[in-house]
Amino acid sequence: MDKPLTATTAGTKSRLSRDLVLTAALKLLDAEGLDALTMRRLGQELGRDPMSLYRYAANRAALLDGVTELVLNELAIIGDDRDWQAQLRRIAHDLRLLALRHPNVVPLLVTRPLSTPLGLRPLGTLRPLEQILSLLIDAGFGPGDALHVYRAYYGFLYGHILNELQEFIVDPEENEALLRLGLHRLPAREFPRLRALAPVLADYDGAAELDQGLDILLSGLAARLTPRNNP
Amino acid sequence: MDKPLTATTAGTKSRLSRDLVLTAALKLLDAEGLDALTMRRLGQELGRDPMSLYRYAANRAALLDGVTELVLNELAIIGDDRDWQAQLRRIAHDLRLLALRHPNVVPLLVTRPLSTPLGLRPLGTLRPLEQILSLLIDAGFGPGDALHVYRAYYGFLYGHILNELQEFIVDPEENEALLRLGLHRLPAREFPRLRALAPVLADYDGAAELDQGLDILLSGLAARLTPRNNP
DNA sequence: AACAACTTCTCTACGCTGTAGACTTTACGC
DNA sequence: GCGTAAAGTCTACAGCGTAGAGAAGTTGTT
Repeated sequence: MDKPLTATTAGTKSRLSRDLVLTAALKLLDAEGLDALTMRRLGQELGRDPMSLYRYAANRAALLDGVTELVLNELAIIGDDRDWQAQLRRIAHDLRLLALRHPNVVPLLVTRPLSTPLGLRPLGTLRPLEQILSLLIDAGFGPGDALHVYRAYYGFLYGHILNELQEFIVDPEENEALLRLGLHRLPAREFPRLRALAPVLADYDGAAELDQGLDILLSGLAARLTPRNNP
Repeated sequence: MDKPLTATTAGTKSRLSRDLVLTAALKLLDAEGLDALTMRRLGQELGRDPMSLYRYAANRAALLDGVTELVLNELAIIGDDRDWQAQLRRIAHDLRLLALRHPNVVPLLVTRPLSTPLGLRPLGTLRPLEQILSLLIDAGFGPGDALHVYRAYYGFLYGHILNELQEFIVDPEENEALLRLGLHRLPAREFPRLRALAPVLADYDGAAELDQGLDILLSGLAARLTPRNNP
C-alpha cells in the first residue's frame, strides 16, 4: 500500500493550500473553460475529495473570485516611467496580454464585480484601482480628477478587451474572409455593410487598435485635465 | 373541472410562443436575477411543463441568447439627426438607460458574444452593429474607418456601462460615504486613496461621466478620421 | 511514548439542475 | 369525423453545489 509520500512530488498528495487550489482552478479554467471548473472536477484534478476545497474557499463563487484575484496579481502596476501617460499605456497593454493569456477569465473579471459591492470585493481586485489612483495623484492630478481619468481609462480598456475577444473565427481552415468569420450565414440584404467588411474584420490588429484608442483618450484627457505640475 | 380557457386571460393558459417565453424569461431575470432563471422555474411561471420550453429555445444557452436579443430590440438605432456625432451620443445614452433598466441582462450582453463566433450570433444582436456601420458610412466615413470608429465607440460604451453598474452601494441607509460603500473594511494603510475618495465615489453621476467620455472620444475620432463630406 | 487538541480531509446524503426520449393531448385541414 | 402534425407532458438520468458527521492526520505538551 502506498503511504504518505508527502513530498512535493508533482501531481501527488501533499498538503493542500489556497494557492494550490486556486492555481489548479485557473489551470482548469484556462484549459477547459468555466463549465468544466466544477468542485467535483477540481477535486479530482487535485486528487482530493471535492469537499476538501471548501476549506480554502467558502463556496464556488468565492473560488471564482479567488481565481480572478490570482490572475490580477499577474499584473504589475508599479513602473518607473515618470510620465503618467506612458504608464497607463504600458498597463493597458499588459492587461490586454493578460486577457489574451486567460480569455476564459475575462467573463469573470468583468462580471463578478457586478454582483459584489465595491467595498466587499477581494482586496486583490481593488489593488489595481488603488495603485492607478496613486499613480495619477502622484503625477499631479487632484483626487477627483484622478478618479475621472481612471474611470474613462478603465472603462475604455475593458471595453476594448471585450471587443477584441469577440472577434472570433469559425473556421480557421478557410481562407475566404466571409467564410472564416461565418458571415456568409447573414442575409445579404439585411447585413450588407457587415458582410462587405469581412476582409477588414478578418485581419484585426488588437494592439494597434488599442494604441489608437489610447492616443485619442489620453490626449483628450490631458487636454481637459492637466495635472498641476507637482504634488 | 376547468377546461380550455384559451383566451388571453392574463396569466393563464393560452398557446405559448417564443415571444411569450422570452418575455417571461426577461421578466424573471429582471426580478430575481440570473440564478433564478431556470427552466423549471420559468415553466412554473408560465404554468407549463419545463420541457415545453424546449420547443422555443434549443437549450438554456439559446434561451439566454434569446433574452439578450429581445432586450437589444428595445434599442432603436435609427434616428434622424443629420450629425453622426449627435446620433452616437443619443444611442449611447439610450443604451446606458437600457442597461440600467435591465442590469441583470448586462452580464449576458457582455459575456455571451465571447463564446459565440461573430457569424453565429443571433441576428438581433448583430443588427446594432450593422446599423451603426450604416450610419457612419452614410455620414461619409469609408468602411474601414467606420469600423474603427465603431470599435472605439462601442468599446468605450460597454466599458462605461460596466463601470457604472459596479458602483454599488452596500448600505443605502447609511449616510457616511465610507460606510455606504463598505469601504471601511479596507485596510487604511493599503488603500488610502480609495478610502479618501469615498465621498466622491458616493455621488457618481453616470450620465455626466458618459458625456464627458463621449466628448473626448468623439472629438478625438473626428480629428483623426474625417468623413469626406458626402457619400 | 502517550495523550489531547486541533486541523485537514472524506463520506454520505439532499435537493436542485439541464435535458433526452417516449408518451399524450390538442389543433387543424379535409 | 378522421388523420396528421404540432404542442405539451411525464418519467428518468447524470451531474451539480454543499450541509453535517465523522475519520485521519498533524502538532504540541508532558
